[in-house]
Amino acid sequence: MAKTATGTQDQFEEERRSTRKRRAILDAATTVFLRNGYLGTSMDEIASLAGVSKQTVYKHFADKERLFSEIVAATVDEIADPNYDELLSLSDTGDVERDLRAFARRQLQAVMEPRLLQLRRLVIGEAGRFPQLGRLFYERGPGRTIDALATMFEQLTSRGVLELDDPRLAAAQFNWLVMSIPLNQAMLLGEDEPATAADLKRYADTGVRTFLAAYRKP
Amino acid sequence: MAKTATGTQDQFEEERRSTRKRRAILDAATTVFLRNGYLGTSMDEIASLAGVSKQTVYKHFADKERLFSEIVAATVDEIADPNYDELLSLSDTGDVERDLRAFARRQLQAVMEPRLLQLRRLVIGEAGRFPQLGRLFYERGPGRTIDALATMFEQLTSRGVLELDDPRLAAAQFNWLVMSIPLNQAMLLGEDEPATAADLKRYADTGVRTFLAAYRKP
Amino acid sequence: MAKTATGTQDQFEEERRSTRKRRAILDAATTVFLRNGYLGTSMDEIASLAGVSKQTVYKHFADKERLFSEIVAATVDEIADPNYDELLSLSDTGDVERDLRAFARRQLQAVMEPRLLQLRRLVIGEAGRFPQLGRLFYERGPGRTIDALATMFEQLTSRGVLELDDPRLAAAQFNWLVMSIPLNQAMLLGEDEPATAADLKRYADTGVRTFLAAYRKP
Amino acid sequence: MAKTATGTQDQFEEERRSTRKRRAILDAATTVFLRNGYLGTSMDEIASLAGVSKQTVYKHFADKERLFSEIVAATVDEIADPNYDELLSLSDTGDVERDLRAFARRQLQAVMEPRLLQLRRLVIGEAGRFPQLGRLFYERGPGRTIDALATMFEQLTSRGVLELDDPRLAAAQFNWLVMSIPLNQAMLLGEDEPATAADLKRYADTGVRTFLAAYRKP
DNA sequence: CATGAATGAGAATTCATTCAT
DNA sequence: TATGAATGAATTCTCATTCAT
Repeated sequence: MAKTATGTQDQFEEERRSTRKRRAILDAATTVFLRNGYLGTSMDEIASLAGVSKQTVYKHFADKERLFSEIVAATVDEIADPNYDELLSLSDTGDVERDLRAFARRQLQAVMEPRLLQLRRLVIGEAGRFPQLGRLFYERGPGRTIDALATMFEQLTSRGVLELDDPRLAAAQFNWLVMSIPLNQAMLLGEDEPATAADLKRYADTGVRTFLAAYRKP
Repeated sequence: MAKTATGTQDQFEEERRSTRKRRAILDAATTVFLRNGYLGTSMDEIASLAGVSKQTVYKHFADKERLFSEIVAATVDEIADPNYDELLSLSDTGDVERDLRAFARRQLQAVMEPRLLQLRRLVIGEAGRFPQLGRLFYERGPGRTIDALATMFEQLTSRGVLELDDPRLAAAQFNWLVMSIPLNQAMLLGEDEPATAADLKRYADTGVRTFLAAYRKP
Repeated sequence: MAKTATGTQDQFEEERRSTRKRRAILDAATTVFLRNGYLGTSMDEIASLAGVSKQTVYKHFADKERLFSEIVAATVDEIADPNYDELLSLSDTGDVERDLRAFARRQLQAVMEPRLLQLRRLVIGEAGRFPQLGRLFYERGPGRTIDALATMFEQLTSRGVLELDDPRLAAAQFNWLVMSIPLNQAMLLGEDEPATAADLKRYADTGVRTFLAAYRKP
Repeated sequence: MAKTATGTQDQFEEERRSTRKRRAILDAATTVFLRNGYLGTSMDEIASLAGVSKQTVYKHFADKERLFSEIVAATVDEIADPNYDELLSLSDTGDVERDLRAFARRQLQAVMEPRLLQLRRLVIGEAGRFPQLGRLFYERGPGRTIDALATMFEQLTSRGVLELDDPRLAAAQFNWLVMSIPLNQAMLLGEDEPATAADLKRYADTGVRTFLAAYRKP
């Protein structure tokens, strides 16, 4: 009986160890892939950073492509998930400008996370090799944000706060009005002189201002 | 005399041949790098597509990095140059909306050229390895467009057509209002279902409309 | 318990195997480098002679330079070590000539070992590329011998056997009086007609004779 | 007639140009081979340093081995020739020590010429690949010097100045007594801290002193 | 099950030598 | 005749993946 119990415990032990190793591999892979890209990363590098043997990596992930896809998907989810909830919780103080500002600032800050910027570069750079990852990124990222905004704008329109006839288009315009300037700079100019938090606030606020100047019901 | 002439001609011949080969290598490299990325491209591939020996490639370009940098710089220039002149030639019919639309449509179409989209992906994807190329792309691309727009908007403001206090900011907003939607889709969703010419027109026009709704002097 | 023991044994097994492979690589590298020089030797050659894959070579030695340095250093040590002890054990029979002869013969024979001759050629030939190896060879080889001789001569002088005022200089002269003739012939004329053991004895003996003719206290 | 004359002149012109190019190639090859060794030198390097095309190199020298052999032979001769005459002109002032000193100093200085040191390293390092070059170097270098010394010592013996029964052996001992210390240091320790002219004089003088202490007729 | 080794190929780069113009 | 290009192989080093222990 004791023996069986021990056996079971060992199994648990092992399962947990296996899970831990899987985690370590994923973390290592994420770090290295984000830094060096798909082709620039070797399985050796991942294994050694994860502190496991290469064989163990292959035990958990069939091949490099699969591992890459998984870490990208996981990183996309990891970053997108919490934000989505915040998104829905758009405050409603009666002051649209204030509410949209709060939203825009939060959103822009999230999008400008260094890790997410790196992921975006990676996904764009590998779009040829992994088209489905681009789609995934778009859907969980800009797509989702724009969807949520569209819903919000529809409500604000029916409440007579905004005046617009294509909520999805307006949502997309809002999104990029807020994000495009710093985002494109980050994509192309790198993060050597990154936008400061104050900069981001300014970009968010002026984006909101222009949006409302065009779409607020007079 | 005839002999001398022949000698000279031979020299010319050879010079032209050398130049032709160089051209062939650059073309091949551009094709392959754009398609497969920096690491995904082999010098063998380039040489064979150019129809020259690897040796000849190395005689013209010291190494892969140099060749890559050159083709990116050349492609950036090649695409940016003609557009810049058109940019300045913003027609002035007295109808701002019409003028800006024409400009926006032209610009958006240029930016959405498949070749340029590929180049943008490449530059973003290799930003880690070749930061100077990102900077180059930004300066010759979005940076230049925004500069030109800023100048134009300043003039329109002093002529009482627009009302804005930060021409550069307005220029950037205009630029991304027009481009962001299809550009981001292209970056992430690929070109399997590319935006049609009609789509682009719509994006350009609605971008202009929103911009003017916010910035046109009442 | 049995399991653990097996595990431990496996580990030992593997450790020993790894060590064995390392040894095989070093041996193969020594053979090939000594025969063909640094540039004349390919890593493929070493791997195949060692009976391991190239990968394994690179797992043990970061690159060709490192491998080369290691085998040279190891070979220098391997040859120098035992001799040095013998050196100090200069017999003292009261008959200086006899003692020095024994020493000279032993030393000359060691220096004229084919393997050491090859190493000397290699080190001299690569002195431009690997200056530190030349220094190493000198210090462990001639330098050490001369140091030991200097000490001995100092003692012999204070015992009134020799008469000299610069022991290091005398030591160097002794060393090269004994070695230079066959050594330089070996360096330049190769080993097609190598000096016989009898030749070496003669060179050692006449070297000693000349040395004593100059330095023995009358 | 004029035409023929011109033709002849052209031929002369061309012959001279060809000779000049040959010279340029030899010089370039000598420089590069001495610096980088046989395998470390490429035909491209030689051609470009000589300012001619590779084809021209091959027109003058069948292949790399031949070119190498020629430059080594030429350099050996170039250095050995003048010295040999000086050698024979051993002054005879009646003071053997003085005469031998003058000789030793001159000889040692010649041998320690950086160019000759490099050549010696090269020849030793390539002894495996080019045994005949080692032999050549020995014969034109140490061999010739020792021969000359042997003749001199024979005469000095018959004149009752020296007392020795094997002139060749004594000559070899003299030669290496004078040269070995700085020469071996140069071979193995390089020329970063080269022996000064004063050092060389000292080595020459003490070599002569020891030699005479052993061989001068009392 | 996990470690080191092996495989087999492919990368960039260089070379000696020959062709074609 | 002399130049640039081509050839064809070799070099160092790396990689993704698979065995064997």
